[in-house]
Amino acid sequence: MDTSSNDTMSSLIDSALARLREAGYKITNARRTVLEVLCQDNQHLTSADVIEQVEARDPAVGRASIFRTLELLTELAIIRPTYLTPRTPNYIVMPESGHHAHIICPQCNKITELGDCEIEDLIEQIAERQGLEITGHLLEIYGICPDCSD
Amino acid sequence: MDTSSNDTMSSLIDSALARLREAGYKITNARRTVLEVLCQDNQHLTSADVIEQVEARDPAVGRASIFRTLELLTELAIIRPTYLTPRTPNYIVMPESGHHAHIICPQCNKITELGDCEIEDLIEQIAERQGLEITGHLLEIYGICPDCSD
DNA sequence: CGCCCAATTGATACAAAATATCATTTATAT
DNA sequence: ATATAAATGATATTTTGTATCAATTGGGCG
Ligand SMILES: [Mn+2]
Ligand SMILES: [Mn+2]
Ligand SMILES: [Zn+2]
Ligand SMILES: [Zn+2]
Repeated sequence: MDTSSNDTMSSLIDSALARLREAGYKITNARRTVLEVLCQDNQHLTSADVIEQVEARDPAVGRASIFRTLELLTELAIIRPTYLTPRTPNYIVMPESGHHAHIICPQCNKITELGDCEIEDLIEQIAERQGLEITGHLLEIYGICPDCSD
Repeated sequence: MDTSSNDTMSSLIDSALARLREAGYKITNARRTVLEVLCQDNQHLTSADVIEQVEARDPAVGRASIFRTLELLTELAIIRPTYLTPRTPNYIVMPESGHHAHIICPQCNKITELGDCEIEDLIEQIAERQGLEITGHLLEIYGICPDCSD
C-alpha cells in the first residue's frame, strides 16, 4: 500500500476542505467525493474523467453537482483548469519566438499581456537538464487585477 | 488605417502558411480564412469566436473544417490553446504554494512535471512592476519529448 | 441531542459544442 | 489539362454543459 502518498493526498483534501469551509461553503458528500477523485495522484483529469471516477465511487452523485463543484473549486483557486487537447479553450497566436506571458485575474478573467517574459536563461537550463528540444513556453501568472482588488 | 499592424498580421499569416506547406498540407480556403481570423489582433478567441468571425468572412466555410483547422494548427504548434473559464480542459490540484510547472510534448501530450519552477524572483519583480497581488503562477514549457524526438 | 432553514442536491429537460460519416470538391504534382 | 489524394461542407449524431425545481441535507442554535 502506498501509505505515504495516501497521507499527502488526504492532507491535500483536508486543506481543500478547510478552504471550502473558510469561504463559507458546506462540506457535502458530492464535494468531498469530487475532491477525493481530484486528489488522487492521477493529475490532469478531464471533466469526463472526474465524472467517470465519481460515478464509480458513488453513483448517487449527480452530473450537475460535479460540474458545479469543479466550477466552485476553480473559483476558490483550489484547482486550475489547464488543457492538453485543443477544445473549448481560447486560442492565442504564438509568435515565432515561441514565447508568451500574461497575467490572468482569477476574479474577472481580465488578461494583461506581458511583452517580455525574461526567463530565457531558466528555460535554457531546464532544456539542458531534461535533455529536451524546447519549442516554446507559456508563463501564466495569477493575480487580482486593480479593478477587482478592493 | 492600421497599416503597420496589418503588415505584421499578414507576415504572421504568411509564416503560418509556409509552415503548413512545409509540413505537407494544402493551402485551402478554409485554412486561410481561419488563419486570417486568428491573426487579427483580437487574441484569445474561443472556438465560438472563430466560428462567428469565419462565418462573417465566408459563410461557405463549414463548422467542421474550422474545428479541424484549429486542431491541425495546434498540432503544428502554430497556435496554442489556453483557457479562461473552467470548461473541457484538464484539472490539476494546485498546491498551497500556488506554484506549478510542467513540460508538455506537443506531439504526444505527455506531461513532465517540474518540482521547482525557480522563477520566484522574476514573479516578484513583475508583481511590483504591475502593482498586483500575485496569487500563483503556471509555467508551461513546450518541448518534444524523448519518445517523439526521432 | 433534535429542530430549523438556507444551501445544496440530483433528476429531468434542454442547449451548446464537438465529432463521425460520406458524397462532392479542390489543391497540387505531373 | 489531367489525375488523384487530400480536404471539404452538409447532415446526423454524440458529447458536454446548463437551467429548472422539488426534495434533501449540513451545520448552527437552542
Ligand atoms: Mn520567453
Ligand atoms: Mn514557482
Ligand atoms: Zn480583475
Ligand atoms: Zn512525446
